[in-house]
Amino acid sequence: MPDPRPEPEAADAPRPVRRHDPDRRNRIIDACLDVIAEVGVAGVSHRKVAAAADVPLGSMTYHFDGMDQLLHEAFSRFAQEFSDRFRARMTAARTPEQARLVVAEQMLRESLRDQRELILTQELYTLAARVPRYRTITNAWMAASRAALELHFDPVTARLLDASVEGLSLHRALDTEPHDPAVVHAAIDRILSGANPA
Amino acid sequence: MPDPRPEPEAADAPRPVRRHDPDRRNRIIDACLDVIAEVGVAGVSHRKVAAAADVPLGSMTYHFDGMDQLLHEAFSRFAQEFSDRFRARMTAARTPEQARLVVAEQMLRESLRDQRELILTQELYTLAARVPRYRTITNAWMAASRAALELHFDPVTARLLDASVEGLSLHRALDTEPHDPAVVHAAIDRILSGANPA
Amino acid sequence: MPDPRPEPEAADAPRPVRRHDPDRRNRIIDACLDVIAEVGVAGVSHRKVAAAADVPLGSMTYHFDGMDQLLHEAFSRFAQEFSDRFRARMTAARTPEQARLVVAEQMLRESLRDQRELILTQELYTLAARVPRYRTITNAWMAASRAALELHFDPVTARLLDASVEGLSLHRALDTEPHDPAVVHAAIDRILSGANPA
Amino acid sequence: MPDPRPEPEAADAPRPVRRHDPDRRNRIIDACLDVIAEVGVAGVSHRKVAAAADVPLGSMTYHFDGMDQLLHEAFSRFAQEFSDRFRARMTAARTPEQARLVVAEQMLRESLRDQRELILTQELYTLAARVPRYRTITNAWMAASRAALELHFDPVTARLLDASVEGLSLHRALDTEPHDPAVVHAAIDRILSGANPA
DNA sequence: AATGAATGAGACTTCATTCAT
DNA sequence: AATGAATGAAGTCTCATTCAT
Repeated sequence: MPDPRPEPEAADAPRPVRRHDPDRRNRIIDACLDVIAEVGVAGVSHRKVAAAADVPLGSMTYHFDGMDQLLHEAFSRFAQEFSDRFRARMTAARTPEQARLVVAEQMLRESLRDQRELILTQELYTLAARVPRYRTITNAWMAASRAALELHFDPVTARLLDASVEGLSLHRALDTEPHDPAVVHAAIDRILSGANPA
Repeated sequence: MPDPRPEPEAADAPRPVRRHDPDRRNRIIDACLDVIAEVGVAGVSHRKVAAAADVPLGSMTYHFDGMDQLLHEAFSRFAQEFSDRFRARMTAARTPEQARLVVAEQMLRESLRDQRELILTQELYTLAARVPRYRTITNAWMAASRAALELHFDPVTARLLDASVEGLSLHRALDTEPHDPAVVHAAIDRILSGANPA
Repeated sequence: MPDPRPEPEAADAPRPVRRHDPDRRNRIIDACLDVIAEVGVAGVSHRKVAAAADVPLGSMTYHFDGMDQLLHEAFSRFAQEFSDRFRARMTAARTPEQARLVVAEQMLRESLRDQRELILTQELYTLAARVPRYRTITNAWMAASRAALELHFDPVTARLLDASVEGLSLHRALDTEPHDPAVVHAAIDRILSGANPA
Repeated sequence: MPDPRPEPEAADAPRPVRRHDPDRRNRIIDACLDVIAEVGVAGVSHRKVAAAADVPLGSMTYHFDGMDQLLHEAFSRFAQEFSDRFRARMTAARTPEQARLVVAEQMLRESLRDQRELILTQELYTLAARVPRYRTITNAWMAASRAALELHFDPVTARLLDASVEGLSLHRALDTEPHDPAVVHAAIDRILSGANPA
């Protein structure tokens, strides 16, 4: 029920700072990913994202129709950027041996940045497993990954490598004990052992 | 607008007082998993779980110190039951060929029950990726899976199969297009091609 | 999206006063009518009613599923109480002359209490004109009024008197100039001139 | 969840800049009445009126000092137009019998247009019952109605007919059961029975 | 031992209004 | 003259938790 339209009273507001900030929408999306990485999709709220992006709370529903739209855009951006970077690395690989190294690095995911991305990836997957709407994102992402791998490998091998990257890096992350990097190389060896020349 | 709250003059409900109900705690845990499968960890609340378990709201904080304890117990139970079932199936396999079939079925995850379990698995992984406390669950689960696989395969092969089950079944679930089951068999073939006899 | 379940921190809350107040629901309804009389249905809010009833804001949605339910109950009570009082007065009238006087008083509505009731009546009518759900209230109210009038007058006369009470008292209230009470008596005279003996 | 906000890369809408639009103010007033008829004064907002009038939100506070001014102008126009039409019909009536018919039609208010007008009338009355400022509108309206009736009837009769039109048409509208049109004619008969020749 | 009642915090959203253009 | 962008206030509602019973 709306405002009862109070009589205009003497306004002595403390000079509201009104910034012109054309990049604000982008900042909100980035802040949303930061907040998800920290507290998970389960912990995201308009308030937290607004604070992280340093924008007023009212900006949130001004720029986005709701948390769901924001989440969808944020994960779309995340998947797109991840895909682009992976494709760049695969494109930069000039020999089969270099391509192999890139794949192994994906499986190992050692850096802090990798940890953040692993969390965000899992959050996206969880959403996609439950909500079909998010599967357009995961579908595009997987297709892009395979396309990048097909620069160097045949389609079936690409698919197997992609799935193994997923499984191995995930299992490393979910374990409390360290994993031997040799396992990663064994995985690649065996998958490539049956490959057709690309 | 709905009308769930009874009019004051109609407050003579039959009061099914169920004072001694030793299975109540278990029912809450099971209901919690149902609610997670439906609305995700992000959507769980004491109220929803209490309603799903047909238990008074006050029971929730009486039996559990908080949502976090409940989630941990629920996912522990889920992982344990899943592990037990997988071990039973691997134990029942009498030949390498039968073991292979069990692994392929895990990768395919076709049934509705599998869908539910896939969602719950993802929710747990997502929690574990962010919160170390949940990694004791995933660690134990993965160890149990590998132990079951080691009934038929050498340790490295077991680890690779386990990771491939993860990656392939997940990628199938997150795609909007159907996957060719032949890929699953190619994966197993290649991983086993380098295996030592168990 | 729910609470991310913060760790329990040291609570130094200032002793929340938790009153046992079994009549609270009724007080809210009465306060709601007061607020409507003051700022109209257009100006009602949970906050204002809670403040008027001196209850916490959270009580509002605890006791009522929403503003709409509260409005409906409030107007139901208002109509019921008004009806009861009118019937009592008509019952107390022992002669046709006394009944006539009661009707004239209804048309004149001079007191401050009458002003309040006139406002509430209009607010209810406005809601009922737009929302069918509220017409069960107005329907019952009009039926009760006519039944009370039929203690002394034939049905058609009762209906005409009822409508004239409505029209005359409303026009008096909406005018900026005073109305001559003689008009009220002329109205009754003419309507009764065609009446059958009750 | 809907998706009304355009993606950032799709922001090349055709921009129908309508800089000079002298009828815009009128359109806003008409749209305001439409919105009131639909959601009530309680539900009116600048946004809804702007959308209904197809004008930019910023136009609202540019053309009107606030919602209160807009409401006042809208109801003034509504009352004026209603009055004019009633006067025209009474003027067109050439015989007492024709005047009688016009009055009966007012009491019956059968058309959909009548329903809309009944709602708007009630909304105005409700405002006027609470806020003196709106009583200038109702006062002028009632005076005009009576003047039109006095083309055919003496002043007291005019006043009684006017009030009965109000009461009977309102009671018809607020009832859930149909009313017998004979009651309307009985009302007119009895009121006219005591009339002086005009 | 168990629970219904109650509450304050915080969730999302809509709103009137302002300001730079 | 006119308006798109932006924001703080306030709206409704859900929630975990506490307390008296």
